[in-house]
Amino acid sequence: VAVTAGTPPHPAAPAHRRRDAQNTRDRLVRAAVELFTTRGYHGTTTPEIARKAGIAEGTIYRHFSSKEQLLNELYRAALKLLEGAIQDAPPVNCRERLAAVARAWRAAAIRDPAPVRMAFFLRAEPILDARSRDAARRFREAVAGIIASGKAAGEVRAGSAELWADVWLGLVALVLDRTVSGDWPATHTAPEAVFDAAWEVIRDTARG
Amino acid sequence: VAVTAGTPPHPAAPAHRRRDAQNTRDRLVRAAVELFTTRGYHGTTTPEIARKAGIAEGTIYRHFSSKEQLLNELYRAALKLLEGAIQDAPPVNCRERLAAVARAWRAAAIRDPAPVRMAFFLRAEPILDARSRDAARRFREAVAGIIASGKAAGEVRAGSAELWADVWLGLVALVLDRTVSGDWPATHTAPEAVFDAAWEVIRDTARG
Amino acid sequence: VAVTAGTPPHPAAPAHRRRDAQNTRDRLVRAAVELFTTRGYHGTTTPEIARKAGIAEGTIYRHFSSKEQLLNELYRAALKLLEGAIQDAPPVNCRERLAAVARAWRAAAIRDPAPVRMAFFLRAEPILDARSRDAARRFREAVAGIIASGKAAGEVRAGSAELWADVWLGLVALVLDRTVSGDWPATHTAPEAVFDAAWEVIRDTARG
Amino acid sequence: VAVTAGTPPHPAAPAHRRRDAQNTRDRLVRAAVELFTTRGYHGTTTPEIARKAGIAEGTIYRHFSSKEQLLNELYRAALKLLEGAIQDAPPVNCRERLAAVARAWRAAAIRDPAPVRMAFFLRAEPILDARSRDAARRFREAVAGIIASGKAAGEVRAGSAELWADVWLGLVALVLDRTVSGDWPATHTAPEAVFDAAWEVIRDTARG
DNA sequence: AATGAATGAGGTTTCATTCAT
DNA sequence: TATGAATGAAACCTCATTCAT
Repeated sequence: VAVTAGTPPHPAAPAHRRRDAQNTRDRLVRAAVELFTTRGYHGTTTPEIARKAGIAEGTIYRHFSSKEQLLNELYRAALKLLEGAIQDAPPVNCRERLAAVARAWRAAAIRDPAPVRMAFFLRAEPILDARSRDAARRFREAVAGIIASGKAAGEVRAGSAELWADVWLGLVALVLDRTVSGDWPATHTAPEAVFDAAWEVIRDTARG
Repeated sequence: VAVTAGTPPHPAAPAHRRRDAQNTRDRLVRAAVELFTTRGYHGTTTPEIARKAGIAEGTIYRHFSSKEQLLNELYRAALKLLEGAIQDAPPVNCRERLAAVARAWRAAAIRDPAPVRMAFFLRAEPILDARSRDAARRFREAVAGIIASGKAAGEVRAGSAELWADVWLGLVALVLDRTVSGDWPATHTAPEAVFDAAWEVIRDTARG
Repeated sequence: VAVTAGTPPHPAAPAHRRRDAQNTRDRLVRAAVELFTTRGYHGTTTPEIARKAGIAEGTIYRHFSSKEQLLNELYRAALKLLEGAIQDAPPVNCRERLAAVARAWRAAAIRDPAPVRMAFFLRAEPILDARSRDAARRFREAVAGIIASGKAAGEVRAGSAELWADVWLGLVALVLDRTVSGDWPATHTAPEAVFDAAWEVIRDTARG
Repeated sequence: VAVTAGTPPHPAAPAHRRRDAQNTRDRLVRAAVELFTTRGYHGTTTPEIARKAGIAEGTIYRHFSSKEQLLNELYRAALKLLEGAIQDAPPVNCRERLAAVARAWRAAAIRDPAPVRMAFFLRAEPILDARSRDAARRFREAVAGIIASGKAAGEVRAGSAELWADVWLGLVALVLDRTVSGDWPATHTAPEAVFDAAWEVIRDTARG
């Protein structure tokens, strides 16, 4: 699934037109994600985005009202995509759910690195708007929620669920970083090792 | 120790002059680190640096030949400072050495967050020059070296020492992030918990 | 013919657009030539050019990639224009050809002083790029070529054709200087006197 | 003779001090002339002058009140030096006097190109102050004076003496240009040929 | 919907000049 | 006398954004 954030400008336009528009927007979005995640927000310029997308500079502003809004839309779309994996995880137990989420994210990173990059590796220069910061908070809460329920079930060690969520996310981010950078292709074994390790850190060792 | 990178422009200047120059340079360096680490390289402007440092904009260029060189000097100075903690760690065993390094870094982060921020939280937009990338590589190798020797001694689990170094660094970075942001003051207990967890992840569980 | 150097940025733009663009570019070019030739390259600033052209400063850089490229384009366009007069001169004999060239240049200087100023009175601070220096060399060679053929025909005195070309050019430049400065309007008689003198200097006195 | 313009700051200083000061000033003056004549006034920067002279930037302002005054002092000193040759020329007849002047200038250009460059090849960006423009006018009048007396004696052709002065100066400048650039060393024969030609142009051909 | 020329604010950097030492 | 750190104005240039087409 691509990170085609927001709504297309004219949903009611005839199909062949919409196709083109969608193309334009798609290329714009892809180019923007690529650049934002590799050079940062301030390191990315609108001329660059337009050139890489093969569109005119002015066209950016037919789809997004500003560079800032462009970034924020992309960011939220990315988070939403990754949150899907959290909701889709089978509600068996904490360990299985986290494992399923981690694997789903890695699979997504292999299919299309863009949203993973947006969600995980956008250095938070203070550009995210209120809605985006909310979305980010909810995202971390979703992970913390899984861990909290694991704690309630005695699976997770003592300590703040938020803390263990960040620990777990930190290690998963490491895997995703190697994945999107191409260092760890689909067949590599290290990801499972690190995912296991991530669980080891936060599980209740006193128990099983 | 402050992050006073590079050599002063005029090492042979009389003492009373050097004092002043050092003052100016110090204020410049402090302001730059603060801004670079909170807003990123491209998000920081030279007028801002000058204003925060209380100096004229042109003065920046008496001390550093460009904004880019300024960043790189600061970055390398920060790495060098943190590498000191690695060399100073008592060579007893892997676990103790890592613990000593982690604690030293956290102590440094409490005393003066600047170099820790530079070394850990500068999202590497492609600005680092060759020397800086070398320095970064050597830094990670120094950590990996400790872990490799631990592996040789049977303390560390199987797998690439570089990988476990990154895992360990990732978790330590999490602690340092909370530390420099002020969330975890000196008396907080979470750091030790996470440091322990970081060791748990990479130690050889089969052993003792 | 105006000194509209280089190619317009978007040759395929619709006519009504090109008209406007050409207008902007023309005003830019005219202002730049005027200033470069009166104050020199370094004595001319981009704000001044923009102000005189009645455009925004940034607009300069939509038409030329740098101030330096602007100067070089103008310089080469000016040379090309003046070279036209050399090619158009009737190939009767050396004397007539030189006279025709000199008169054509003076006529051009009266119609539009800009290119003449660019070609003759741009103090060559080392700004001219390789292409421009090539063009300048070819320009002098074209004049020297006429004189060399005159020498072959026994019309010109002994000595290097390049030398006599420079002598002749020096005297013609003097006329053009007075012409563009307005001292010698179209009806003035001095130019013909100096042109005659210029020929006297280089002709073979032993002969006719 | 060097172009040591103006008066030394402290003429009454003890000899060993004055020697040093003179040295400093000399090096400053030499560096400035070299740079002004090769890169133009605006193309020359005070840091460059200081570096080439091997002195500190601030030192420039102990000897000259501004970059502009520095240029003007050097310019007038150069003119004064060259005017010396005019006064020293033996008052026999126009032809001999001009020849003597031309040869003296060329000799000066070989000994020390600096003042010749200043006087002849400083593109008059509008930097010269009133005194310098006066000096330049007097300089040209001195040459025109020789020619006017030649006209009175029937040696020089009809037409404005000022015009023939400029013509003659133009051709002499050509020789000096080749001389200071090193193309025509002391033994070269072309200078005499061009000097002769310069006289041919302006002499009264009707006579003998 | 898309274009791209035009804009002007603001970016990094250099410069002529001052002044405490 | 000479220094050179410091200055702030201004240089060249880029950018995000607008708008006529």
